[in-house]
This record gives sequence, structure tokens and C-alpha cells, in this order.
Amino acid sequence: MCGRFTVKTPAIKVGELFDLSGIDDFEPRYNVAPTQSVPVIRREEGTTKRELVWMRWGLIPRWAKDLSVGAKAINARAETIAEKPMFRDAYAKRRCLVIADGYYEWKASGKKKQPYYLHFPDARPFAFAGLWERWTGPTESVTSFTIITTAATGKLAWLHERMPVIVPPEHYPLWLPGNGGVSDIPVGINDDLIAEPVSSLVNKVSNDTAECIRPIESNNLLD
DNA sequence: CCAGACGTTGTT
DNA sequence: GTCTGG
DNA sequence: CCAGACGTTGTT
DNA sequence: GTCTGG
Repeated sequence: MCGRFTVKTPAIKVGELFDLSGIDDFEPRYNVAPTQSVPVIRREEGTTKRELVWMRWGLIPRWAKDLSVGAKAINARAETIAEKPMFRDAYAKRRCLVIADGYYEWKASGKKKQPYYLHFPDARPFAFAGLWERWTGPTESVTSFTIITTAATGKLAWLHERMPVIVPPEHYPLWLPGNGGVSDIPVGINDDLIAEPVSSLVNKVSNDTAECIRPIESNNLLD
């Protein structure tokens, strides 16, 4: 699955890689947690352009009475998003690319949990397949998103049952429907992912520093 | 019909 | 143990 | 996902 | 809002 991730790449570089223009700057994030807001890419309404929008992690459906509903929907199963009432509208009309350059998984070994940091060899940024929704409450309006998961492939299966769907760059246009078209979930490109154990994450979510990534071993343990 | 959930993961 | 907040 | 709380009454 | 369970 995907319960924490990083966005360390400078905004300027993200803008280049994802073909965005005139985006706002943002600080690197080393430990993004659910309910926090991060920059996400979606199709600008009524145009063919991509835009960067800050969204809260955890999809809040339109019918929610309050924000708390979103905390339970940080992931959506690829197998069922087309049918689930909570996700189907967003799946048909409101997809997004969640910018990241790594994410965390926890592997239980005995009574302890070992966090692993997964990333590409060159720390290259990538995009999770996401869905977004706009919720309007009595006093505020919030745009939120969820990250799609699927069954882990053989290479990552040793670590986890589920993995986030990563959209290959060539599928970005397909995933962000600019013409109303709907495509299937793109196949992830996780084969190059490296998983390395980290000593721990920071205790407090708000302590959003590089300290949370401290490899124990430099070798990747995928093989 | 109304009331209550609407989600995922992991662990037992 | 289970729920809430981040 | 993890970390931290998890309760009430009355008094300052 | 819409679906499920009773």
C-alpha cells in the first residue's frame, strides 16, 4: 500500500519533468502523512493543460458531513474503484498524478516493524495514480485525493501484499483525460524500485526533516 | 420502509 | 485494544 | 501509515 | 448522494 511518501525534488525540477508552467514553489517533504496537503497534478478544467493544485491526502466524498471521513480513504483498491460509490465518480472524471520520489512500507518482523524506503535508482520523481474530489462544507471547501493500490508484483511481494500504482510517464496523457476519455489503470513500473531499510521515521509527523531517512544498509534488499 | 455506512491494510 | 489526529 | 490518547468534575 | 442490512 502507501501510507507515507516523500516529495524531495525541488519545485522547479518537478515543473520541468511534468511539463508544468508557472507553478508555485514548495518546500521538500520527507514524510508526507495522511491529511496533509501536497502538490498534485490534474487537468485544468476546460483546457488541455496540466495544473498543480494543493490537495489534502485522504479523499473526502461530496456527501461527507465533515473532513474526518477522508482519513479513512488514503488508498483505493484498483480492483473496485470503478464500482465503489466513494470513488467511481472520481475514477470516471477526476484523476490526478500524485508527485513523489519515494514512499515507505513497514515490514513486520516479530513484534517490531521495520520501515523501508522505496525509490528509483536515481531518485527520479514519479507519479502515483490518484483520484481527487472537491468537498464543500458549511464554512470551507477542501480538495482531497487518494492513491490507488493494486496487488504487489513478484518483485515487491516479499515486502507487502499491496503496492501503489505508479503511472509511467508515457501514460500521463492517458491517465489525465483531457478529452473525456477513460482508460484502464496503467500498469505500474515498479521493477526498478529499490527498497532499503531505514532506521526509523521521526516520532512526530510535524517533524518533517531529512532525519527520517537514514539507511541502515546501503544495499537494496530486493533480490 | 428507515438507519447507517460509505475505506484499506494487516493481523488473529 | 481501538480510535483520532497529523 | 504512525503516534498518542483513551476521562470527569470542579477550581484557579 | 447511494447502497446495504434489518
